Amino acid sequence: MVRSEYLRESVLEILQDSSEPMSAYDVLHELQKVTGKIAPTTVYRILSSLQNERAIHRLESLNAYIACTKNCMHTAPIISICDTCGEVEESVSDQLLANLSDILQRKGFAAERHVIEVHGKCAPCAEKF
Amino acid sequence: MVRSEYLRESVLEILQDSSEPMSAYDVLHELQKVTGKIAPTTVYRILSSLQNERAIHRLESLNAYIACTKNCMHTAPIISICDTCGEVEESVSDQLLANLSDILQRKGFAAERHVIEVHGKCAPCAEKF
DNA sequence: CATAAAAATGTTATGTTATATCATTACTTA
DNA sequence: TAAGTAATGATATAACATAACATTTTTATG
Repeated sequence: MVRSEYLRESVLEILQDSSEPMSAYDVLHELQKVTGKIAPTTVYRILSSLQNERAIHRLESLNAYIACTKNCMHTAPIISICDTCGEVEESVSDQLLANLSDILQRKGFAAERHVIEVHGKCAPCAEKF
Repeated sequence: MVRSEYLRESVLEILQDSSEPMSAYDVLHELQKVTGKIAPTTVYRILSSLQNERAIHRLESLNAYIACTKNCMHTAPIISICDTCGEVEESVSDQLLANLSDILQRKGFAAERHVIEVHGKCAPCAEKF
């Protein structure tokens, strides 16, 4: 395997193994444990390419990344973020996405990338607090 | 008027007068033209309090701020962002917001804050490119 | 297999965004 | 007007991200 592939897979695995969203520097530090010195630039490049392939998602409202757990190849995820415990979950609704695109289409806007992140409380935290 | 009010109003006016989203530091530099030296901390505090009151919105996917042009007191805006010319527009759809909350409610997630930002091409740019 | 071209990565530096902490100042109210 | 509360300032630093260009690795080809 060429090095570039190896780095990409390592990054993906690091994110898949994490139970929480990770910042780019979190990923960098994990990656360095495996591969030695790596520059931030390299990690950002890998993250951005994984993101283009929809293998990972960037959480814009957290400056963090998660591995994709749904199949988001041809859709965009709805991300729910529990502000209490930090849990993040993906949901998919092509219906909602279509509605959203429609609303904007009526104004002539052509949607290309949807960012949908909802903060609140996950089920367990909603009960507790 | 007390100084805190004055600063808040100045920040709001700066954002209202801007035709484009502004970064916190853009706002800081504009504010300094009017008021002399101001620390970043102060600007961030003001931005965050204006945001709580829904007088402004933070665009999470741009790290930037806009003045609210709809009345978002009791709703959350759908933000469309033209990646070609940078134009940003707010739309409101309580229907879509309810759908979104519903989808998550079914999983027990209680939505509190919706971030909906759609990147793409505005009408004029869609024609041109 | 050698080598040229292309792609990826490294290096260095720096730019941008954001917050923590604690001292000081301004404001409120009794 | 003094005491208490809230806002702001100052300083430092943390966290996030990219630009520019040199070097290395990979790929394609004669």
